[in-house]
Amino acid sequence: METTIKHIAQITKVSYATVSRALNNKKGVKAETRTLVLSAAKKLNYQPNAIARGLVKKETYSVGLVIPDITNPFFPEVARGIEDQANEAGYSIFLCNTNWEDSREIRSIRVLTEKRVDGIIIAPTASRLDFLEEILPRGIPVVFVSSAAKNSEHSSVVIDNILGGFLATNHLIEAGYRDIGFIGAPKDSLTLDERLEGYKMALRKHNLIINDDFIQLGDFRRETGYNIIKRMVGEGEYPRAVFAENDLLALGVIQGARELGLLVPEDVAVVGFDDIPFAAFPEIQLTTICQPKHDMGKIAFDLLLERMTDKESGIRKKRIILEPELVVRRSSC
Amino acid sequence: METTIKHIAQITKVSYATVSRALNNKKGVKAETRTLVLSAAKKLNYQPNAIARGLVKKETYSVGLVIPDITNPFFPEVARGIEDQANEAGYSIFLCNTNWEDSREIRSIRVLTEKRVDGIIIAPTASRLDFLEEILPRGIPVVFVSSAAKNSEHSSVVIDNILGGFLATNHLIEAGYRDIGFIGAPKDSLTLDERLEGYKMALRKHNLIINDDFIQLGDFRRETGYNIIKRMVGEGEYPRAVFAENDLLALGVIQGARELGLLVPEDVAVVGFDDIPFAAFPEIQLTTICQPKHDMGKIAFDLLLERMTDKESGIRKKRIILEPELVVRRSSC
DNA sequence: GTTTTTATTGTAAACGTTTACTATAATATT
DNA sequence: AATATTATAGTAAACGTTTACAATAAAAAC
Repeated sequence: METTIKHIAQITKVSYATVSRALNNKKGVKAETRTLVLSAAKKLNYQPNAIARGLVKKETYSVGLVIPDITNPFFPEVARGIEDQANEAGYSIFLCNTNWEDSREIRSIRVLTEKRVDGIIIAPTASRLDFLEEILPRGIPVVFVSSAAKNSEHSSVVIDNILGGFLATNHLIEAGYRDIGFIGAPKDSLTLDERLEGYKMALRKHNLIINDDFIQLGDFRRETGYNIIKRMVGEGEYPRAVFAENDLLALGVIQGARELGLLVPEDVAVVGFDDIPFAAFPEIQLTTICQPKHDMGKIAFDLLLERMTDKESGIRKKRIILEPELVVRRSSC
Repeated sequence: METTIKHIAQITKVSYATVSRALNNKKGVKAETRTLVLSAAKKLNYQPNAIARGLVKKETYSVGLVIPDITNPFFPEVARGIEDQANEAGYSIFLCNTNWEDSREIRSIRVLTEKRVDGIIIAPTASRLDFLEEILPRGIPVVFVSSAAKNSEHSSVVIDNILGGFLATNHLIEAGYRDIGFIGAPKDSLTLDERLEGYKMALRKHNLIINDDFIQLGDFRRETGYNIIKRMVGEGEYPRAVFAENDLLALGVIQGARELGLLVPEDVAVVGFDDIPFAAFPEIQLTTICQPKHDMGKIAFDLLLERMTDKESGIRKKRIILEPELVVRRSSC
């Protein structure tokens, strides 16, 4: 049977209040008895019960991380940043994949609150951000990462998606391309809106027309980029350059184009978004907009920690907007 | 303030035992009062406190997942398999990265047991597997994934690493290569031993000598493969084909070789291990040994669940050994 | 119309901690 | 030497559930 504080009290012949104090290095316990208790604890291989402690202290030192899909190479980097920082501060993280499903996102959040996590970090599934805000239990600290409603009452770390979209598109234009397509993920996505906005800004700045036929939406998977470019080329009219909303899509576009005998970047140039590790590979060399993923994770946890520890004192919510960075590689010049 | 079972009892004027029974759909509560309780619960937006429940029921419906690094593309797939299955069974998972550090591995395990997880899945940091067995708290179900001591008292899902090593090497030999190198990760790693064993088996089978200079160890990072091949080539004598212990290393080897002006596979052929998603990319086309990563995760959780639910009944530990599969792509022919 | 059975509810203890409060012993102050 | 102060230890309540057991009410059996 599991050894508890009471067992220690029994064999050391002190009250279990004293045992608790000794184990937690509280003041007001004689050095002598403390060592007595400590050695008994070690002998009995005592492991404090965090559940019991959590019940009385009302804090669990656990936080939830809700992301669409850890299999998408953007997220492991962010998750790692979060976990590293959490680990340092003594927190554990619950990982929840939503698989881009609203229902699973909602369920994850419910489970996390039932488990009384001290806070939640969410990389929201694209759609229904407003709805998400509604479902979120009040009182528990929440931080959004990667995408967040502007008017949210919660802290967030995001990248300047408009600027990112602009940088990508502007780069293509300055490299001499005129017919530039946009391939992105589902409607109602906030990042979509913003990156698309940046794309349009760049076109407008250079007095290029916006061709809606060249704006194609789907999801974030590589296959989707692959299918879309193939369809466009098949239909005869296709853009000479593509800005894809993430690197996976971009890689799909490249693959599709190549299979059709098109050269990248000569026949069609491609720019992605995220700068996942593989984008830098010599065989890939994808031009892309870099997001500081690990930092994003770190910052997200720091914001959460701020909220968690200073719950009462009126720490204002913060919105950290990170700078995107254009990384030019071979897929665009 | 948080609504509890007592508040519901108060406004419905039944005892809180009855409330508990009603909420948990236990038999022996009148339909009438049940709906009364349920509607009160909804009105008060009641969320059961899993911590309190965990304390009395002695189960938390949480499990720990301890892996070296979620950033290594092998692990997200496994993690996803685990989480999908866990999710289905109503469990949440704590994600712990050890960063290949023993100390962090040990700490993770301690924290998890303090949090009274119902079970732990470990993809062990390479070294000191025996030591790990020792540190593991007795009584709590554990499952090893991807690598496990043969004589472990715990269940495990692994791949037949010897066979994998054999398949890879044998393939290179049959493709006509004779000087075949092995690049692997740290000593004391069980997977290393086994894959190396398979490599040697294949060489012996074809009466090729084993050249210890062509067996180089480091870690699992791409840079390492890159550096090792560069050093070998720089020193003049290098293998015409390389079996790398994982895909990341293999990709590093390819990159290093190419930078030195060598053609892959003409001048040096490369085979990896894992079949991470990017290995299949048209630009990469890495020949490799495929591990069924998602399935591995699923099975790992199933084994754990078996252990967790049938704790008393003498469910024997199981060792599931999955079949590796050679996937031939362009890096080797 | 009793007695037996069954359905429903309530009481209280338990899970393993922390902590406010009280009690005692030891030491310092005068 | 009496009093005030401080250091140390103990008692008991609390955290929010579940559940064994007891109690009551209703229904069934006779």
